[in-house]
Amino acid sequence: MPVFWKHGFSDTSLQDLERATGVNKSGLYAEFRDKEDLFVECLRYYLATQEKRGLLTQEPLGWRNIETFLKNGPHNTAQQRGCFSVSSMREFAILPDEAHAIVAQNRATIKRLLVKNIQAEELTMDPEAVAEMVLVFFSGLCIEHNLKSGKNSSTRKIENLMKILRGERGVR
Amino acid sequence: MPVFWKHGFSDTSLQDLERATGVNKSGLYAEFRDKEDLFVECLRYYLATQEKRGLLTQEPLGWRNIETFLKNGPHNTAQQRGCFSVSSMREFAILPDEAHAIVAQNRATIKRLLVKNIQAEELTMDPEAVAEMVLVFFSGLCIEHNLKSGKNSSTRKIENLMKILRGERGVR
DNA sequence: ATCATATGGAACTGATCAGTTCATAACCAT
DNA sequence: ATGGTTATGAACTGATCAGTTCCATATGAT
Repeated sequence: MPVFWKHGFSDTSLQDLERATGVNKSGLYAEFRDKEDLFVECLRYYLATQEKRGLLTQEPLGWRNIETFLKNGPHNTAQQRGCFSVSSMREFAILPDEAHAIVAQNRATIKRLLVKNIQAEELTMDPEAVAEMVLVFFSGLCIEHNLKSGKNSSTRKIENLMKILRGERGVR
Repeated sequence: MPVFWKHGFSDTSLQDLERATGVNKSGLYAEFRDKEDLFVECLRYYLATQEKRGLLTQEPLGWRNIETFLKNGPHNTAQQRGCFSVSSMREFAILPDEAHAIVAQNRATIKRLLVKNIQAEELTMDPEAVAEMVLVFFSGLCIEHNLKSGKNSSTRKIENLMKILRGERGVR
């Protein structure tokens, strides 16, 4: 998964995957139909492990969960930057439909969780609308993790967004 | 450029580029050092043409320009989805440093233009902070253009963001 | 200890990759 | 027309690609 994550589908060779897994081609092809299948299963695994982190289900629901989601959702190691799912979106043109379906379904789940957390706060805005915006913001943060802009930059942006969402006007 | 845009660097072959340009390999290599160089020049060309659209320099400066930037910046044809520059960010790990520098510089320019437009409005918030948020939002919109979520979805998100930015509370 | 069954590595397939070479063909000013 | 330049086409590198085959080596049960 980290190899696909960093290099993308096309730039990852079976040789790379052998090295990364320590499993020979024979073993890989015994377990997975082909390279596409292997990628899709990585995507599934990634989303399953992310879901287990439960960033958006901590009680009490509310802004705090959303801030944690934005701050700790995207990864920032040398091998894994941003979100594997968001990165995969850039490759949809060359990925099987299955990948598209998996990502779309996961995004729907996240949006539902976001809505719940927003509803927990008392808000005049439509929770659906806010959830959609937060998700766009999350996608943007993830893809921008590929820049060398440092972590401070990212947290500053998140905190400014949260100030607005929390209704505190006057960011400066 | 459209081929690189849609398929990414690694999944684009010289044969694809011959077909798309109508120029033979000999001609391509006479003009460009290698595939990386060709990609970088595509990126340069893309950003130059985008700059010429002047989405953020129409007078009078203000929210209207920013809304237009968010709505018309990302492309939405079969071959070209989102923004070539944002899509390229996902591939930084396998792209030459030059690509990174070009994108970083262009983003700095856009941020500067965003700040100018925000300053034109009277705002209690820090224009820099708002500009950064708008840019993250733009990146998110671009990468999400790879989803099949339709144009309505995108414009709705933009309009909700603009409502918040314009200070109209109560989106619903 | 023996045999059947998994699991492993290594060699091989044909296709495609980026990049080079070179001979031919088009072109253009004189 | 002619000579010099430039662009083009096609063949050719050596490497790498995804995927397959096959044999040797473990492994496990009896």
